[in-house]
Amino acid sequence: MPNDGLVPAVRHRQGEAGPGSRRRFAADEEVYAEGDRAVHFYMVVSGAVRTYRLLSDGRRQIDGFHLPGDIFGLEAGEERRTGADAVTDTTVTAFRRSDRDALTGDAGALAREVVAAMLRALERAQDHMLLLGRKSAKERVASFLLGLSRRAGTGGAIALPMSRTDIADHLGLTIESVSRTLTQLEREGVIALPAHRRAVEVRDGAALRRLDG
Amino acid sequence: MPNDGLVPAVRHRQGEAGPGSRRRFAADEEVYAEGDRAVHFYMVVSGAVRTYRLLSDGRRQIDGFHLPGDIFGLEAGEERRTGADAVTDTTVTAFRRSDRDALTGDAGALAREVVAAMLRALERAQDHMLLLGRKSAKERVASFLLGLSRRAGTGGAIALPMSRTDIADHLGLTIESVSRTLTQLEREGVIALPAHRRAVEVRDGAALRRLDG
DNA sequence: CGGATGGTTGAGGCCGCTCAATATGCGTGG
DNA sequence: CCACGCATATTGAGCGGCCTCAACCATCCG
Repeated sequence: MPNDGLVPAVRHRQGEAGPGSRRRFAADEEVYAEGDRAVHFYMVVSGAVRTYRLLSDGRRQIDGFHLPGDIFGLEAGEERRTGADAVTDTTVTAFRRSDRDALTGDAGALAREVVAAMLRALERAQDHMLLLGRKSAKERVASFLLGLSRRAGTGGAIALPMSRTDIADHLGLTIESVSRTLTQLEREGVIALPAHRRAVEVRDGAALRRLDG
Repeated sequence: MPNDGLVPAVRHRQGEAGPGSRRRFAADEEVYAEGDRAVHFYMVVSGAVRTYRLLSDGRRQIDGFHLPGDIFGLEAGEERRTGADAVTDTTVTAFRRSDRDALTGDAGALAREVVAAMLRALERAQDHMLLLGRKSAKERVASFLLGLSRRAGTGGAIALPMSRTDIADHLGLTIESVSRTLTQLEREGVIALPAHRRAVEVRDGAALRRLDG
């Protein structure tokens, strides 16, 4: 979800004794698990969160990565249908689910933010279904990098807080395919891979966009 | 989206000079196109609607099929990000987008219905991302048939209003793979395929559920 | 009956997966 | 500062599931 100016209102509110409370998570710590009762929903303050679903044999599909400003953890029912972990050390603001329920009826800003967040989550889900259903490995990785660079807004250098395994489980690939695709893009001069492997530098954004379809 | 008792309130309302107006579409007629201005959102009264996105080279990904009771066509922005066509002859109720905007602020039932519809759409999107990212062709077809039978609620015999091409573009497969998988399931005694090919009879629901992961 | 449309079946190829080995980065302790 | 160990990433070889391309079949209509 891009930090596109819709969320700061909420972020601001929570700095002034609003309804949200801060919580902190270490890397790989669980925020909530599939099956938990959904008491809160969250906004990322710093760090990154992954939400995912599992098949009984362990196959994992990461629905999305949530970066600062993003709202996650909204549920239709009482129970968590996804799990959520911190990717790196992460701070979030927790809102009570009942706040949402109470506020959808009033004219408050939070209600509008939440509705907007839902609609944007739906749009991202649609984009991701197109990616998973109809794009090649190279196109998937290119889309992923473009999306990250758009959301991070840090220009050429993109931080990759998540592991190759996380990326693979997001893009519907294996870690080997992710790795191979990245090195291929590097050989083609589209990106550069720093030694520490947890970042990507975009060298040819136009080429990436061309791959995105 | 299952017709799970949340929508009839809206459907009822529109029978009594509510905000909705009826519109009728022939099979394969366009309800709206990608890029259109999003003036309305819709609820299916009868028939079926597909919403989809296209890549520039023509590859299509169908986000979902919308059956009677389902709400579709909600957008975060001004523009349509998906196209929508009638699958068969279809009747819908159209609501003005401004109604939603006006109503999200009041305590009205429509606002709650719309929020509930968004959350359910999000859940279905999550299920579908898991399917597209991590399931085999056989698992995809099994999930699809189970989902349809659950939503149609007609027990053993499931109507398939959509073509093999539509199913393929929904499941991220080709028509050949869909066809082969259906015949394979038939050979295994899990389903039966009537001669007219636009329905499926479930013979072994447990086997289908086992395949669903 | 004949043509059109949609669905099924077959043969072969390719992309991404599996299994396995190697490399690299990083933290820890000598 | 280097040696070592561990976790993570990369690279390679071979395989297989789904795709591609093509022929065949069924159903529906005129």
